[in-house]
Amino acid sequence: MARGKVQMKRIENPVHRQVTFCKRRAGILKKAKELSVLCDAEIGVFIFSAHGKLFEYASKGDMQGLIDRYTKSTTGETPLHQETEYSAFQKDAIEEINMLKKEIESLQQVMRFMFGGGTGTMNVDELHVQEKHLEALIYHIRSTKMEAMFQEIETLKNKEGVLKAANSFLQQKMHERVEEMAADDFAALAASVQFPIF
Amino acid sequence: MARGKVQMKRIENPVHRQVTFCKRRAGILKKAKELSVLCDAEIGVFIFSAHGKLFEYASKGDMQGLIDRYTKSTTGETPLHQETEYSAFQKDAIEEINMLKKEIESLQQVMRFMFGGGTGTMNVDELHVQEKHLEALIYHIRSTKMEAMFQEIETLKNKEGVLKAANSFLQQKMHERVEEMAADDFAALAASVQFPIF
DNA sequence: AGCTATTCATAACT
DNA sequence: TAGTTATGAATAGCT
Repeated sequence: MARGKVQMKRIENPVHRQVTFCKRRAGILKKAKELSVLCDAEIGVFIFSAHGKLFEYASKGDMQGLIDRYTKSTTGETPLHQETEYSAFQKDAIEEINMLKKEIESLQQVMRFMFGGGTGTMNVDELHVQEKHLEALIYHIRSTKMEAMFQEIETLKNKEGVLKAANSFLQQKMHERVEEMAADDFAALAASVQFPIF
Repeated sequence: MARGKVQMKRIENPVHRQVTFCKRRAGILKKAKELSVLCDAEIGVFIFSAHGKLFEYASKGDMQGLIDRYTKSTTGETPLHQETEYSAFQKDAIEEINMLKKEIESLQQVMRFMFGGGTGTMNVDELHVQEKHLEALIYHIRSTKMEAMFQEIETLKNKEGVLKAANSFLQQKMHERVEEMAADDFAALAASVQFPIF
């Protein structure tokens, strides 16, 4: 959310991952509390870190009571929910499956084009579809490239700033040193003079 | 959070409360998912609205498993629900997702081989190469399309020629027939005339 | 841990 | 109920 969009995938750097975990964990627990207060709802949250440590929030400080209510609510008497609406997990699953299918389809299109006898067996309409598909791909690639270039430019700007600062520091030092040396030389010159020069 | 700081107390207006509940609930569930993905953590969230409706998120679609883990980690006892059981839908979904992911991976391998670079974590140079590849592909596709269109035009011209020939043949025939019929009619007319009409 | 520059979430409004 | 916008919050990348 800040200083760069984050990719929705596991953070590979363990240090970054740990820091992000701490920050976001605090954020979620805070928001859980706010929801329960503002909206008069009951909410239970429990989080296991990758290393197995538990963090939790329960709106009335009674996680077990919430779990009991949850269990009753799911096992007891709400088969209607199953019919009318998907659970969060199911929604995610359906969404993910559709996304993956689309991805496969687009990959396969390119594959077919590359391997399927090239363009020999395609008619004008099919070729036109392929062309549009590739145009979309190129558009995607270009925007990704622009993004990457922008990031690279930002990095370079930062480096430039650091170098400029270092540079002016060195120049200052050098200037001081030169003056110092000039003063020394003048003293030496004065000492070497045996008579008034004016 | 927006257009005015919010007081951390129950929202009295029921409509505002309901709207805020919906929005913040969605926000928390989204953030829970992000935490689990980004930080490789497991998280379970369940929310009961003031009216008792349940909303939930479980990082692996398995709330019962998380509850068991929670119970175990807080009491050290063996929970009631020992066996974690996925629903048929969840089994299918997980299986399908894994299959699709494998398929994508294999397709991407081929793509990487063909293009000499993945699509995920490319830097500017790699993206540039990809872009050039695709531009070449599009160029090829376009020329093939032009060729195909040219061929199609030729075919259509031929068809046109054939049809024109057929047409003029038919016109000729029709003309002859008309003349023939006219002659017949004239003969019939002549035969039907019992006396000189002039 | 603490500090910003950014992105994100969302309260009020339409 | 859903969509828009101005603004407050959360937080990624640094130090």
